[in-house]
Amino acid sequence: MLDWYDAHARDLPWRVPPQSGENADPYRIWLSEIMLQQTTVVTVKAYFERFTARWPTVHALAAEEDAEVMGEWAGLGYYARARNLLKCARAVVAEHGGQFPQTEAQLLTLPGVGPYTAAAVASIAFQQPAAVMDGNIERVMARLFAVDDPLPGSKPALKEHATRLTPMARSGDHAQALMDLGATICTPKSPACGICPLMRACAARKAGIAAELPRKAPKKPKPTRQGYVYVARRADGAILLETRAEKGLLGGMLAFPTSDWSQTPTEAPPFAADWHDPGLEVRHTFTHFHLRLALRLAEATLDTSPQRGEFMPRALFKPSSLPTLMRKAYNLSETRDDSG
DNA sequence: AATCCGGGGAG
DNA sequence: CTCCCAGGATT
Repeated sequence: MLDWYDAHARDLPWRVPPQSGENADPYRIWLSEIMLQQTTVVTVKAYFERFTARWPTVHALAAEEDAEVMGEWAGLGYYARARNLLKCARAVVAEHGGQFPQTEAQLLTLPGVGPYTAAAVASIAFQQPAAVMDGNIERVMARLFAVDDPLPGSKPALKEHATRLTPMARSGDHAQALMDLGATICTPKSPACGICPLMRACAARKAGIAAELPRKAPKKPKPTRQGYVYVARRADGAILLETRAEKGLLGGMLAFPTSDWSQTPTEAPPFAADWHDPGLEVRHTFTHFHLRLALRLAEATLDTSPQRGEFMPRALFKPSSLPTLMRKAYNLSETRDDSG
């Protein structure tokens, strides 16, 4: 596995080439691993470049305003990660003297750092012999050992296999090799078994069932919720926005006011006005439900005082700092700004 | 153990 | 459109 990695390791912005003699920067490893939770490498790259250009060290990140970090994270999803990212950076500065702790157990105590991230940082940044488990490695183990039981029940067995295979030396490179393998060869669909370095050892390939593994428990259908989203513009171009509550969906993110989201939502405009119905709808799918928000538009005057949110001056408003659902609403409101 | 958290790409 | 992918916190 390590020989294959030395020859085929992907060139990634947070990665130090194998055998280069350089040490990985724990801050960059940690940041990349948080971003890579439930998120693909291709999506993470641009965000990682922007974050590290703007905040090169954990000290710089820890000292930043919440709204700035949340805005930079916008579009990446799972916004609890961004909230915990800041909490973690501040904990590292305040409680660890600005140095990331080096053991799996210590890393596990940090906000937003779970079993995957703790093992990844410990092994990749600190050369500790930790067994990393992510979706890619689960898939590789399921095939290598032909584990036929469905996820998530088979997780403990897969973890045991991965632990046994983890070497004492270069465990970080070993983990990155398995993740690269899962991303490029041992893929979810149509795995390229013919060029796989584990071809001869793979039990699933011998049984001809590689593409069928890992088996998964059936997923439950997503319900549809509905509601209203309110986009208000003032004569001077300012736009009405609010910061959502810390907990819950899109927590801590900039957003347009909305009604509740349910089967039978009730209108809940942020201020009394002649709200116009342009007959447009924002559609978005979250992890566990579909959402349809009917667009409502209004012109505000300079003395309008909304019950929710604040008018943000046009010069300060960046659509890129909105989560995707709200960016869809903004784009929709822009498509018909010519007439009423 | 089950549920809550986005978003993007493939088909 | 409908899948499919991919960790951590909370309860």
